[in-house]
Amino acid sequence: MVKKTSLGRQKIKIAKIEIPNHRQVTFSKRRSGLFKKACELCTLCGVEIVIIVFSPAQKVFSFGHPDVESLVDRFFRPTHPGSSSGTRRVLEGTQRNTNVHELNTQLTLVTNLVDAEKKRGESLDRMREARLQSRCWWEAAVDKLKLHELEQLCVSMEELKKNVANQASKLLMETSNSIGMRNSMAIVEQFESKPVDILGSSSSVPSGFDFGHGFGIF
Amino acid sequence: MVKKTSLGRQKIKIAKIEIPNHRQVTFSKRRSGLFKKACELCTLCGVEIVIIVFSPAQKVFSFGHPDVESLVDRFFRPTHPGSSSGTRRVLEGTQRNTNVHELNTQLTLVTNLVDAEKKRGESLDRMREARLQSRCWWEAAVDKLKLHELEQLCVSMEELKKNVANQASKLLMETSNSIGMRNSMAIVEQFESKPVDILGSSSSVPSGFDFGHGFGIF
DNA sequence: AGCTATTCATAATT
DNA sequence: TAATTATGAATAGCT
Repeated sequence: MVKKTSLGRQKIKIAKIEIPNHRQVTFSKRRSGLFKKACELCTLCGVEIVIIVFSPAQKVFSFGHPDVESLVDRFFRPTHPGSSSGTRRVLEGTQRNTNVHELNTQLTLVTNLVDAEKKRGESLDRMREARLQSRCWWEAAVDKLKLHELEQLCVSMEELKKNVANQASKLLMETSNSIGMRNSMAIVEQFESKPVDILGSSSSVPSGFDFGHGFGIF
Repeated sequence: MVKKTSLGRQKIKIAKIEIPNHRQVTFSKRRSGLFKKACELCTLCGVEIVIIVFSPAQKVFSFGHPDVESLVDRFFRPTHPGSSSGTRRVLEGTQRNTNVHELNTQLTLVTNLVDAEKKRGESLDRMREARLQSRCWWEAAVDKLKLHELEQLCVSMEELKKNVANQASKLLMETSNSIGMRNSMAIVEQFESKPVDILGSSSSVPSGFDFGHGFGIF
């Protein structure tokens, strides 16, 4: 007999979750889901995205590719992109986070390593399976296929290495020369905004959604 | 008999979609998906969200609840609307500890993954080796050569990984005595860019994602 | 934080 | 372009 350990995902109504703890968990999960989706959209389609989220307690979460400030800047000043002094200030400030910066870079590198190792493992798996199926005279053919796979793998690993090198040098440039930084990953520290009672704390009473821009095909 | 009318959704790599038409379709679908998710997050958790998307052709799509402008305004001027010093304050607030802690956690996790994958690969290698010994010498030679190259790569990657680990622990020690902070997500993913020259725009030269703010439990 | 059963999103195809 | 469908991903409820 199979005992169900959980009911699994259940359908929910899209309405405010009243239980604070539950709401917090959902917020956390969905926020990361949202950022992940944004990330993927950036990569898949080569677009630039900013997301800013204010929690009811006025904590701020943001995602930005390539960075929040320049995009917001462009949004409000489409004719003078990237020329505001505000942007520059922000970017300079970001340099203080070199440590976090570096950790991020390293994390990226290691993540890539994982992917590479996984690919290698998978390739080896395929090879093994192929071999198990192979007998006598067609072993040669199978091995050729394998060789091809190996070469593929080598190529992608070489690319990986280049990417790593690129990122490293890029990072080096960024951190040793704060101005002119543009396409960078940047962890910006959080600001603690006061619990300003905005509009009589109406912040948790959503009433409308502003799908401001959005038209056409690209 | 059941004839499958389609393969259904297939797994895709998160890398730039090179076929323009395909990319456009994906962009359209995923953008609306993203906005829908944002919408739900607003409603479920009572948070406020802004999303701004720039397509490569600089078309702008935005989502905002309750509206884009006030949120962006608050983002840059958390304490005194109308003052331009807000930006600086944003950066001076500090979250580094948790960022570092979180990053280190992730780094550890991912490093373990590397090890696991590596071990798996090695065991597969050994199995493979055993099989190869019972076969033609030249096949074995070719395979060994490739294997050797792969191992070279792995060695250099291993060194890289150690570097990362060292830096991380060093960093942890440096920052572990700072002011208390919270969590943050900050995985920066690699971006594969290609010179898509649309309107001579340079927007397709991104290299990083900025998970700028993000912290805390509400 | 992890897990699993489900619902939901969406890649491929028509 | 829009609709369909079957698979891949996200996540609600629990631990």
